[in-house]
Amino acid sequence: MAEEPRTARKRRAPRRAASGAAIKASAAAPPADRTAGRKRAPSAEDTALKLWVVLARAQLAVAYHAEADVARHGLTLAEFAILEVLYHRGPLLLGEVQRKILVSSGGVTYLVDRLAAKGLVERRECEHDRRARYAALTPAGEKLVARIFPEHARAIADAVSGLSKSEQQQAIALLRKLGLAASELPVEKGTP
Amino acid sequence: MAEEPRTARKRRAPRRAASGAAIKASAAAPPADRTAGRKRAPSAEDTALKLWVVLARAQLAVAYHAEADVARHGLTLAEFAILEVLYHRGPLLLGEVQRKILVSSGGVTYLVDRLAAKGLVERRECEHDRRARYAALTPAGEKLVARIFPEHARAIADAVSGLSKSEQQQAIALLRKLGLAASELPVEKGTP
DNA sequence: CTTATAAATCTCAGTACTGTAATTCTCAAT
DNA sequence: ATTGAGAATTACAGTACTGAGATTTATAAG
Repeated sequence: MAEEPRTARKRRAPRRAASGAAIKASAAAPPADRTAGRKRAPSAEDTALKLWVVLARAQLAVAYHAEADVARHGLTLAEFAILEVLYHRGPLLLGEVQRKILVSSGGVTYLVDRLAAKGLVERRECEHDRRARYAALTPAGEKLVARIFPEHARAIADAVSGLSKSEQQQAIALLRKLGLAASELPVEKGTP
Repeated sequence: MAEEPRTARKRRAPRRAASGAAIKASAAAPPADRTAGRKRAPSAEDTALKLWVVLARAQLAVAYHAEADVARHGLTLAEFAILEVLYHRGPLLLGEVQRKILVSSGGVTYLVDRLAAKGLVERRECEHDRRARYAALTPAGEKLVARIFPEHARAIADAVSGLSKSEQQQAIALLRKLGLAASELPVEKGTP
């Protein structure tokens, strides 16, 4: 996954380290406070930036473990996400898959192509709408997910075990609220 | 950024929608509970998976706004992160930049090359170690960051405004703890 | 000095996607 | 029937990186 010798079997996850997927969060240290000696209350922007940074870093750190787990079976997280959603919900239209796992339209095509090449997923036609196609697990795909999903769940549980169960529940509530609000928000575009 | 008509000036951020960067989090619905009628307490794995999903989605939703903001100036988040860290900390060795923004070694080279081509950053040699090089902002780079950083901070503050300030502080504490613990954790490798 | 090991950066082929445009089909309204 | 808007998928070129290895220089040990 990232510049690690292949011989290593256990290694620390990168902290602020050299490997792992790219983070795109700044290490935003708000500019040093010139009113030396006295502590100022953090501004709304300071708090928000801090939140953004720790959010990105936490996601990255957990993603690193999740990726490492699915990589053991030659899968990317996006591929695994497709397998898993088909496993838990049954056959879905490609568009539905796209919305569930949040990739681009081209992305689903590409991913389903690759999973089909591996024999894990197949396309089926939709009777009522000939534009649309279903993605469905093959027996081999079903068998694979049944085998690796529990391991994966354990890997994730491990990755987030720095938080107690009740802390995890608090975090879930906060992050759900945050994510929903941010998704609802209009995006500013334009090139000033 | 994602399958949106370029004419749109304001649009909702994708919720579980068609666009946005890829999420690699499953939409993990834990398998339906067969012990119908009675609610079972969620297992540790259920809670952990839920946390992972909302974490990934929240990060994605906020990243979407952050990306849209820096894209207005023709920058990626990784490029902006470099500009910003150099702005707030002064010239840094490439390796230091790499560790701060968490990209691969090839990534820093690539990113600094591009920022140099845009005239925003320059390489300087290191006197004590001739293997190493500094990255430093040019006057143009400095000027750019000074101008766009406050806007960016406001964009982020907006993106996370679904949470009150005290909720943001709670989230920061939880996410910091989560991120640090996950980074500390050894990564399981091997192909079973 | 010499050799070895390791650090810092760069090179470059490869990858996992994104985003635009094209294709095929549906549905509603003429 | 025809037309036209729009939905679902696919094609494909482009992008922003990653990761393994090469190169150059430093540091330590003999």
